Amino acid sequence: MKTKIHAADYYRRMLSMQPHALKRLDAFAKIMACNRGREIPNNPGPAGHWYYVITGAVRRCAVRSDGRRQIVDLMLPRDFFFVSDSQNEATIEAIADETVLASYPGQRVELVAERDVELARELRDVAFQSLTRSQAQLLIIGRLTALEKVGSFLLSLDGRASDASGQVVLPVSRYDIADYLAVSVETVCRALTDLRQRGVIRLAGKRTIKILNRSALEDRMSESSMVAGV
Amino acid sequence: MKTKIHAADYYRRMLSMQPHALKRLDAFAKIMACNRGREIPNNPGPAGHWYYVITGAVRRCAVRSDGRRQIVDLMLPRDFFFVSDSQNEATIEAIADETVLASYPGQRVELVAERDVELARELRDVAFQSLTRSQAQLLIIGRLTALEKVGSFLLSLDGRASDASGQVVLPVSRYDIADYLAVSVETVCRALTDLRQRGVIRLAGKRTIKILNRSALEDRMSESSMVAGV
DNA sequence: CGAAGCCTTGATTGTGTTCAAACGGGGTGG
DNA sequence: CCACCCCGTTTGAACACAATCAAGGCTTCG
Repeated sequence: MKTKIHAADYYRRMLSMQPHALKRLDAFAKIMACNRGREIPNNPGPAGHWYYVITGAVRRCAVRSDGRRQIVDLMLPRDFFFVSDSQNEATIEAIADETVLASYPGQRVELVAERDVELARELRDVAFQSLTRSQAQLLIIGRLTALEKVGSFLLSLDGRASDASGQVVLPVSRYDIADYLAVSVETVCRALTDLRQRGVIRLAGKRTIKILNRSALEDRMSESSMVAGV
Repeated sequence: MKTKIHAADYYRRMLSMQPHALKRLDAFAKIMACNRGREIPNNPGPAGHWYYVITGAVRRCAVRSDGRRQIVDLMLPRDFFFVSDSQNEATIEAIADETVLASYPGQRVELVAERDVELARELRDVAFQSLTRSQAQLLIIGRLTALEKVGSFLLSLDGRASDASGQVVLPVSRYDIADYLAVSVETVCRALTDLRQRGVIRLAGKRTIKILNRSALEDRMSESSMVAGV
């Protein structure tokens, strides 16, 4: 939290990374810096609210009265998402320190979209891509083994959250991974240990992972079909 | 398949049941009658394709190379859905005989939406409602027990697929229910048997179910908290 | 230094899968 | 007409995977 003004200006420059017509919204973007655990309000008025992730990570979490919970979406840098009060059973929360968002009031977005055909289409595309991702997640959660779930999670982060040296930096805790994949924390740990012992991945610190054998992750992993290197 | 012409005219009249601005699309609706198992093509061109379910049931199914599959969406009468080639790993298929759809080419839908602000907003709403449903399903599949899954499925059908006497008519086979809830067929059967023996539901035929104790379905069902009434 | 989170590993338990078998209805062909 | 088969459904028995319970290590922060 050094200099709030400077930080906002710095991140505002990163808005231009947005695709195509969506950058036309930047004129009225508001920059939000969030600490870990900071909740994003989900009663944003009738027209909802749009967000764009600049750095950090955000989760959308569905919670039941008995405490069981499920992360239904995980937003990383360069992701757009929409919040409306029709999903009021979900909570939205920053889960990494230094999370920075751009925020766009739904009312104004709709106004611009009425005049801008291309923007309207891209907003629709964002919605359908979110839907496609969510449906892919249904297959993962419903039909994969715990080991495969963790494997597919690592693969999905590769490219979305990997550093220059090709290492995946987990933006979230084991607990969040567990809640995202619908398994227990212990199972996530055991899966990572298993993959490490098989030589499929290497752990450089608890949150940094190097994928050594990509095809082993992509194929079905139930078999002991791979040779443990080292 | 009696008189194809008459049937099309009959169903065309049901289009006016659509909500609000969406009915403005009816001018170029094409009526499709599908047998069970009939596949809806999912390579509909760049602008995708919109459908509206008039009668019957349609599933969107994600399949893996090893045969595991997951129904990621279940469309019933009065549901809108959108097909684009970005979801080409999914197959879309009628799963009830006498399934009738209205079909709208995406290209023309977009053209109308460019001029009609209200329609554009409703199309976006359809997308977001689909997303919300899909995310609710993630919680169900990931965190509920088999018994709770079947219970929530029956509740979701109550109102969407119930007849005049308040009985739920299952539009799909046990296999489809299993694929939708990410459990095995046997588990679906056992859950239904369990609910029947507890007096929560009554089966009038294999596909017709009367909910006797609604609150027992809504509450958590792990407990034996209910009295079995005959 | 203690407390609180997060991560890891082991032992035990339990829920749901898998395998197996049998029933019923609807269609087809002998 | 009956035999037959296919499909959907149901139930039982054995097994397996992941959850739960328990405990210990590690880091960070007050």
